[in-house]
Amino acid sequence: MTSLTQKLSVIVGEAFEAQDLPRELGAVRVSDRPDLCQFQCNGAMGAAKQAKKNPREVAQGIVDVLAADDRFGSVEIAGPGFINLKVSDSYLQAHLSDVQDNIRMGIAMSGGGQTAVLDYGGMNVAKAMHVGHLRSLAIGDCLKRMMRFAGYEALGDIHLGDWGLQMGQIISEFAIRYPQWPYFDANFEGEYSADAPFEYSELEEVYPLASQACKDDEARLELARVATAELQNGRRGYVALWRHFIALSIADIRRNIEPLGIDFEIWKGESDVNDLIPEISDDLKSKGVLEESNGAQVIAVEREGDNKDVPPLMFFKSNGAATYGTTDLATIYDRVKTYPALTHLVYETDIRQNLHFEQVFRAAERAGYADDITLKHIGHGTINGTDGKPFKTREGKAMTFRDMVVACREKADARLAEANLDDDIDQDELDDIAAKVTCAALKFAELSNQAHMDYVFDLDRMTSFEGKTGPYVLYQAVRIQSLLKKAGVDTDGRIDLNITDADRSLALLLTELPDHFDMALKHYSPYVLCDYAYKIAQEFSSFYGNCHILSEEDEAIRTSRLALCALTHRQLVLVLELLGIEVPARM
RNA sequence: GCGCUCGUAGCUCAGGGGAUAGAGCACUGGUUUCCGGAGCCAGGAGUCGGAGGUUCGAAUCCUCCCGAGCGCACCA
Repeated sequence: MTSLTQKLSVIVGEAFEAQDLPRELGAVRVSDRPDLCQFQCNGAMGAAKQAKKNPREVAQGIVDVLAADDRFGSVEIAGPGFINLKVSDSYLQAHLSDVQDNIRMGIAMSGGGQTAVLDYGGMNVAKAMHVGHLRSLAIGDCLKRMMRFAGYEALGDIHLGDWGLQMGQIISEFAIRYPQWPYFDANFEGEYSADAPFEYSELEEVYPLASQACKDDEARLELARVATAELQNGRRGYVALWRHFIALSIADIRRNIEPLGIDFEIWKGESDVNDLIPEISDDLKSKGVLEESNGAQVIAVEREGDNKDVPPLMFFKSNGAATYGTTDLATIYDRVKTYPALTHLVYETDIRQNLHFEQVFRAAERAGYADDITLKHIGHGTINGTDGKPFKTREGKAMTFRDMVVACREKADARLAEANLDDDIDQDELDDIAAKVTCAALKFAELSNQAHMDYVFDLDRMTSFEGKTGPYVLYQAVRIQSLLKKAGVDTDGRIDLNITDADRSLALLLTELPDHFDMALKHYSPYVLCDYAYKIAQEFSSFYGNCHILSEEDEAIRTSRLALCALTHRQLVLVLELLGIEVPARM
């Protein structure tokens, strides 16, 4: 099945065709003027332009065809040539009955048989997660959920930042702190401990110190460079120590993301492609793609018609070392080999990496590594504070991810304490509710903004139960649950609907789901789903506030309204699920 | 210098060729013998950064300008 606007577009398109006009002009969309009509088609004006005719006359020809169709309640011409449409209640009811019956509620399986790898999160070993990671995690996770629902085999890859100079910086810092450790004894031949001799907290603390020290002191930087090279050459002690870094970092990342319902299928890192680099290098050379430039080995990626300078991709630096361009290109090579059905490779990172990914994608194309694969970079902007500048703690430092979650949880706890929840909610359930409200507040605030834009992070606003927030949408979903429970009727199956004036706009809104889903997927835009979820919540709340359902005396209308509530709930839960937000049983 | 993004109500943001530019917050007023009032209903509030242009029609497309942010090979 398809969405209602798609069905209407076919009907109106056929009417255009009957007038020897292109059927695409029959595209129908939800009306901009709900006071006048439910749906509109603007094709008559375009057709008139092409045919040099009077647009109202063209529209009249279409209207004459459609007027007799009992799927429409009214068909009118307005203004310069708008075709204004209302569907008949019987047609609307029949459509929604199909939606009730359909487990996917009309959403198409557009990704069947295709594999997508999504690269998001951007976390690094030994580096504390900060607020910016919320963006990439929430968006990437949502895109994965959408693609999965569309039928893709969608895999999230953390692509951990576990390689490069930072690793040498940390190793050398530990070497200074604990020279007695066997990791630094080149002659040590025993087994290294399976457990790290330090805590994650120390690791996290060491990184910024080491990084700063290397900036301040050339000799210190040289130590880090040497350590990096030795690690990458497989020095036993360094590798063992480095493995501790990774294990502790992954444990910390899991602690941070699990409460938010975020996970990865692939836990590889930059280091995992290290062994592939020689063969890729040979391959690039044999293809004549790799060239020497100022002592470095690069891949030229500028193109004819470029309106800007696109620098070459740095493959080997002049000292022979790999860069993140090297590992990103090698990772494409690896993923394409690993997943034969791969069709989409999606990256969600800070938007400032846009040029880098353009270089990598062009290099992949030149090397022939990603033929017939869609390479897509979704960049996100900065999270700002209420002052409009990049979000910082009161002390002026970057806020850590866990502090942000804790702060949000505290707000959520406070809000819940103000509310009059049921008396029989015990502490475990309260914790569960608070966790879900926190997650909803954070993710909805994040995802309701367009990714490429900067946005203002305002805890008070996003945790509010009023306005366009996660908690408001959850609250409406919970009210429906409560209502359905009280009604105690089975509303899951196909139930004949009786649309009335009081519930028609909610019914119409529920026909829009596939359109919004398709739009969100096509443009990799979770905010479209947030908008729709909010509209459903609002429209339901209005309906709920304006007519009493359980006391409705007309049995057919009561049943119909309960079924509509059930369908509203199904849609809301589905959309929230796609956003990565869970609804508590009550709140 | 070249390029990218943004500029819409007091604030945060939708709308990206079509009708009277929409939401939320804030503000004002109304609303509860009844399904959860964390609700609902109503109201005021906008030279769509500016100037030209294309078009029957521009917040939307084009050009230029102004303002803000960001990026331009050996950090990732």
